Formats: sequence, C-alpha cells, structure tokens
Amino acid sequence: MSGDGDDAGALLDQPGSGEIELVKVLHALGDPTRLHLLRIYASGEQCDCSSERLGLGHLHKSTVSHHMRIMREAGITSTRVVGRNRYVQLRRADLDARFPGLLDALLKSLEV
Amino acid sequence: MSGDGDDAGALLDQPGSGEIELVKVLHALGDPTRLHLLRIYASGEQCDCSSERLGLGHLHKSTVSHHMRIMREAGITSTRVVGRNRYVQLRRADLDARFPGLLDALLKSLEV
DNA sequence: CAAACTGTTTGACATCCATCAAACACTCTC
DNA sequence: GAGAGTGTTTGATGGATGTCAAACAGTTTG
Repeated sequence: MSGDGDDAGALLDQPGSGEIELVKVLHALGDPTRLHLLRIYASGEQCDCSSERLGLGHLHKSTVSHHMRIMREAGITSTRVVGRNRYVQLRRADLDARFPGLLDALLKSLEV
Repeated sequence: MSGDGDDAGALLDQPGSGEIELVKVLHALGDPTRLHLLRIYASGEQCDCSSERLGLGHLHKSTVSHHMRIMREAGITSTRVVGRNRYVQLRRADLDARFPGLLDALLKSLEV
C-alpha cells in the first residue's frame, strides 16, 4: 500500500544544503567507484541501487550500499524510499547553490 | 654554489600534464590539511615547506613532507629544489588545461 | 502467512592512511 | 671539515576504509 501519506516515498537522512562540506564531497569522490556513480547519476538516471545500469555487478550489494551511504552523507545524492526500492538522485541544485560551478567542472572533467 | 647548470633548481618527479588523473586529484584534496595547502598555494605563495605561512606548525615535518608528496604525485603542485629548500607551487596552468574550470570552482568553493 | 525481493546492518579482514619519531641525505655557513 | 638547517625516508601505530559474507528488516507477491 501507499504507507502513511508520502506518495513519493520517504527521504533518507542527509545534510541540509547549507551543511554540505567541501572536504567531505571531495573525499567521497576520491574513489573510483563513487566517481563512477557520479557519472551515472549525472546522466539523469534515477535508478534503484541494484540496477544493472549502475555497472557495479562486480561488487557485493552491501558494498554498493556502503558507497551509497557515503555519497548521501556527503550531500552528493539524495535517496528516496519507494516500496522495497531506493531511488538515488544527484542533488544538483543543492550542490550548485553551495559550490557554484563545481559540479559542472567535475562532470566536464569526467569526460576526459 | 650554483650546482651543475640549473640556476632555478631541479624539478622533482611529477606526472605530465596529460597524465593527471581526476580521481587522484580529488583523493588528494579530500583531506583537510591538503585542502588547506591548496588555499595557501592558490594565494600565490611559493614558500618553502617549513614556512610559518603554511600554518602547519602543529604537524611534524615528516607529516608535512608526506602531504607535499601526495599533492605532487597527484599533479596538483610542483616542487623545485633550490639549495636546501623546496619551493612548492600550484600547477595552475596544467590543471586548467586538463580540467577546465575545476580549479577555479574549487577555489571559489573554498571561500564558503 | 510463506516466499521472494531489495537493500541495510553487523562482523570480519586486509589494506590504506595520517601521524609521530628517529635516522639519514643534502646544503649552507662558520 | 664541523655544525646547523631543511626536508626525505623508514618504521611504528592507531584509525579509517573497501570488500565480502551472513543475518536481518521491510515490501511485494503468491
């Protein structure tokens, strides 16, 4: 059923847009797997955590969950719980507001 | 004396401008001390490693040397040996060429 | 309700990392 | 050349990290 009123799913805990710390963002992205995830989410994907589109088939599901948490707690992504799935999304507006130009520069750098 | 012909000092080993890897740069900057160093060097300083202007008096000199190496091997800084001093400098042009806009965005984000 | 599904949590483990301390290498100065 | 100065290298150590595996929790379906 639909639960207790949230028709779009509940949002997992995450830092407020003004609380995102640069050093945590950089630390989170200083890992190949999470940098790969940034690329995926930036392409507009909003897929669940076990999607094949993530390209993480070589990692255990608990490891993927671990990376998801790091990115969410750093303020890079937001996670919405819908049913038994988690939909992860890039916090593009929040990141742009806090660190103008950074995300765009990072995404452009990823293409190199 | 002047040594063997290098009047500006020898350059320590560093990756070529085309070999700088984004994930290594982000990993290097995902640390409070090194992010602090980035801010110092970006201000145009080109001081030796034990300068009080680095604001690292609380760290052992070998620890500072360790951070210097991480940043140099990531391609963020270049180190020139002059006499018994090491002059460290931000590789602004190389970083801009490889990752356009990234350094500016990072420095602007540091002001927040 | 039972079974399947999705993802988290906990534990274990090997590795990496930031830090300090001591020894070393190199350079400058006396 | 002896001593001082600057920074690196090596070793040690405690803490963080990435990974897997197993157990668990919530949800959907039969």
